[in-house]
Amino acid sequence: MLELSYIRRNPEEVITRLATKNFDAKSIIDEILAIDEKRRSTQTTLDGILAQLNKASKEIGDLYKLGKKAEADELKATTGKWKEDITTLEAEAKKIDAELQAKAVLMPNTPHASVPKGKTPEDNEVVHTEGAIPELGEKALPHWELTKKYDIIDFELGVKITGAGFPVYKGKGARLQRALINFFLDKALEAGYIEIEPPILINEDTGFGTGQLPDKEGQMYFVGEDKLYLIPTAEVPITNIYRDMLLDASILPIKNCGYTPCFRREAGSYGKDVRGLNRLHQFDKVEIVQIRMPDESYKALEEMREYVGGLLKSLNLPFRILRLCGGDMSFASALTYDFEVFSAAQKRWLEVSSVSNFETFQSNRMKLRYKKDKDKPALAHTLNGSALALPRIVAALLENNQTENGVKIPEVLVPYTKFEYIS
RNA sequence: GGAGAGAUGGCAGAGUGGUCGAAUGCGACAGUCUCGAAAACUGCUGUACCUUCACGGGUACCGAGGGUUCGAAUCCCUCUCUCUCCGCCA
Repeated sequence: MLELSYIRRNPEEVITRLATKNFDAKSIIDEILAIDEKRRSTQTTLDGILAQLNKASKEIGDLYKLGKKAEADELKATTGKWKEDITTLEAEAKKIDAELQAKAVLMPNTPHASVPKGKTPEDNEVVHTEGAIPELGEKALPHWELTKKYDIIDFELGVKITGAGFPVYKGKGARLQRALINFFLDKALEAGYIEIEPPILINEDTGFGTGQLPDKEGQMYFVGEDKLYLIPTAEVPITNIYRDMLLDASILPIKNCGYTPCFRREAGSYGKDVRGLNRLHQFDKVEIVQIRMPDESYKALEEMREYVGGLLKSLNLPFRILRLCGGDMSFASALTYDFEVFSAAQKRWLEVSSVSNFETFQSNRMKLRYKKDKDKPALAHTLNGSALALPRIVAALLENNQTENGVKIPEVLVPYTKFEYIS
């Protein structure tokens, strides 16, 4: 949620910047400013009447104490009309606040100046490419064939147990999952992230804090009986740890990492995109989250970008980094880098990480603030990134490293898998 | 699932319907003392919104939402959450 004070001071700037996200903000800003005007005048009037009432109440108390009952009763009789006004004005103020909130929540975050204009993924800007694309022979298999050949991931069995998009990992497949999770967590620890194991079910307030609710409700699994949602990413519970907090600046930056399963309904996405590991309803991911002072959040974003790139390099996967265009960015993000690895048998780029700076968009919803010395409390900046999401990494590892002797495990992972080949 | 207790400022913990934004202690901050520190002493110490060029002034907030009252942390109702005991259980 954008800060109202920012919209009020720079309406033109907000309109210009949101145009990059193909969002026409003109009319909604006019509405917001008009409601805000009304809100302030209502409150000024209301506060004035309340002040009068408070003053009279105090006098009545004093008069009773002095035994001047008649005078007190007389004064008491005059308060009736104020109370009526108070009731109406309070109801009005409440309605106005709700209207304002309802409008404010509809506005996406303003993109950073470096975000390219554009509507579709084709308009994303490739900012970095690294690693050689392997030459596979004629007989190269896509990962869904390899998983079957070596019996390491069973998609049909998942259908039996749960449904499509919930694979069962078996034997070396399961061990590879565990190895990757541990490898990613160890790397994050080395980079100074504190590990968190959060709940994977969240309540409504938490979903609102990071921006999943109310508009992306349909993307999350919902446990109706307890009104809880399954997390789509660890970002949600980890960032919300700091909801409604006033942090002392001395404890910033906060750097957290965490492994969780992630659950996504992926309503409405069918077709060849969903083959094999490309798109699942449940998958494993290690996430990194940072809480930063505003003046260093972009430095932190670059640091996270470096970090994620380093992970992919160590796994020897060819990858590219995209700066997402306005049209492809998420609602809440100000700047997002996507990481894509090349999956050599499918001959496709697969998104394995998304690293974003949300500036104050999430912290404003969450009331996540910091206080530096004697300064007034201010909203902190939140950032997060996948480091990394497993399934597509596994897809690329299987396809790119397939040999006649089986799939070769990257060197850095062998201490974790304790085997060198899947065969 | 059953029974009971509770929710107050950064933390701990008082609070009679009016002088309670709230005692007291701890912590934090500033000062005195000291070469410096500790101790001691003194002072100060919430957030949000409105208003003012500013100094300042006003309003709200004692889990949340309603109600009674001229006036509610205090009385009434509803809800949420936490804790303890019992049952069940990885």
